[in-house]
Formats: sequence, C-alpha cells, structure tokens
Amino acid sequence: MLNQSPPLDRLFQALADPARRAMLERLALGPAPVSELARPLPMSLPSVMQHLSVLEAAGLVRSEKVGRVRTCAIAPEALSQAERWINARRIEWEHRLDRLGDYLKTMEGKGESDGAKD
Amino acid sequence: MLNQSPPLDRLFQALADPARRAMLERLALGPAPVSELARPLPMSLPSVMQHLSVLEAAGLVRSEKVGRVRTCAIAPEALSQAERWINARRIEWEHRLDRLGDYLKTMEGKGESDGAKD
DNA sequence: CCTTTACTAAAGCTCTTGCCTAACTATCGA
DNA sequence: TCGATAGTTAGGCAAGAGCTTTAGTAAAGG
Repeated sequence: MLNQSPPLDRLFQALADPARRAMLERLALGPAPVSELARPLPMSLPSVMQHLSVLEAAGLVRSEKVGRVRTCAIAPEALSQAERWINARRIEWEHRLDRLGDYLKTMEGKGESDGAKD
Repeated sequence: MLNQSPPLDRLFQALADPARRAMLERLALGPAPVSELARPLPMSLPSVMQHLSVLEAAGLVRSEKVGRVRTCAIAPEALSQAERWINARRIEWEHRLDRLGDYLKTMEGKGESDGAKD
C-alpha cells in the first residue's frame, strides 16, 4: 500500500476477520475484559491482544485499563460509518435501476417505430 | 486461518481495499467493462483483473464476457448481507443501552438503601 | 491477413497479517 | 512478601495480499 489506511480501509479490514467479528459480537452484548473476549477464541492471549488493537485502530472498540483489568466496549459510530458507505452504494444502484425502468417504460410507450433491437 | 473464508470474511475483505471500493462506486452508477473500471486506477490492468476476481469471489460483482469485452455489474444482495451483520450488532448494542438505562432508572427510584459499592 | 483492442495467464517479488512462544510488568489476595 | 492473575512486549515464522512485467489468446476492423 502506498498511503496509510484511511478510515474505511481499516474499518472493513477489521471486520474481515472472524475472530474480530466474534469479539464485536460479544461486545455488542456489553463491555468485557480482554480475557473474556479471549476465552471462546481458539488462540493465544497475545493474538487476541493484536486483534483488539486492530479493532481499536479502526475505531470500532474503545478500552480502558483499571487496575490490572482492561475493559473493552464497542464504539458504534464506526460501525455506522461502514454501514453508510454500503448504503450509499445500494441507493445509487437502486436509483439507477429506477432510471432504467423509466427509460424502458418510455420506450414501451413510444411503440416500436425505431429499428434498434437488442 | 482455521477454515476457508465464509461469506462475511470475503465480503469485508473485498470492501477493505480502496481500489475495489472505487470499482464498486463506479459500478453502482451502472455496468461497465473492465477497461473502464481500470482507467481511473493507478495500476496495471492485470492488477485490476485480480481485484475484480476478489469482488466476484465475494459475490459483490457479476460479469459476463461478450465478444472481447467483459461487462461487470454490481450484485447488491452481497452488500445487503454485510449491512445486515453490521446492523444486527448496532441493534444489540442499542438494546443493551436501553436495558442499562432501565436499570439505572430502577436504581434511582429505589434510593440508596443498598450498601453495595464497587 | 494483419493490427489493434481487450482481456487473460504465469511467474515473481515485497510487504503485511496472523499466529506462535517466551519473557516481562503490574496488580490483587492471602 | 509470595504467588497467582491479567495483561503486555518482543521476536520470529508461514502464508497471503497486492503489485509488477512478460507473454499470451481472442475478437474487431481495415
């Protein structure tokens, strides 16, 4: 890569891993310490820490350490940002299909006086 | 990786690259041949082809070759699937915040007769 | 037929990702 | 203070991602 990942890159990249999605699924139910996020995952604690830092870098999770326990919580604004990008594409696409539909309807109304076929 | 990429892995992975998102943004406006997708991108045609195959593997794009031209179109169902996953997390999180709010309200109503602190 | 156009296939190279183990720090509880 | 708990840091390794160049194939057009 040439440039440092802009937000959407990091965001989707973070969501692309099943372990990280599992962590988010857990966090969607409420905050949790690192070791609880790690428990169901088939990997070592340091690996979980790395996933956690990816999630934090993407803005998807925030965490705070109190005593020796780091408590993690989901940060839903980042999720919304990803959702917005996806939704914008869908809207554009549907809008285009509408225009296509209108066009086809217009053609229909005109009858087949024009020699163009498919 | 433990298992072969399930749909969501491929989906978010595909969305994590700016070149691929640019291709989708173009395709959201309507179908296009490969060379048109490639034109604005700062890379060789074979690279664009590789990105295209990632998008197809993720189910985000479908393409068909007619003559020597391959025409690509967006496949919005895959986008919706990604959106659904994100939305489900947001819903869960918001639901949790509701429950928390109820709980806090209940505590408030009770007054501070209970000695439990942190 | 010959050339251009549009794409495809193959091989290789570099950087990143995801995982590990081992060793370390910092709290908590007895 | 000692040991257990919770997390962190460092280093290393294998696989994958993303890009390149080179060399094709196949349709369109003169």
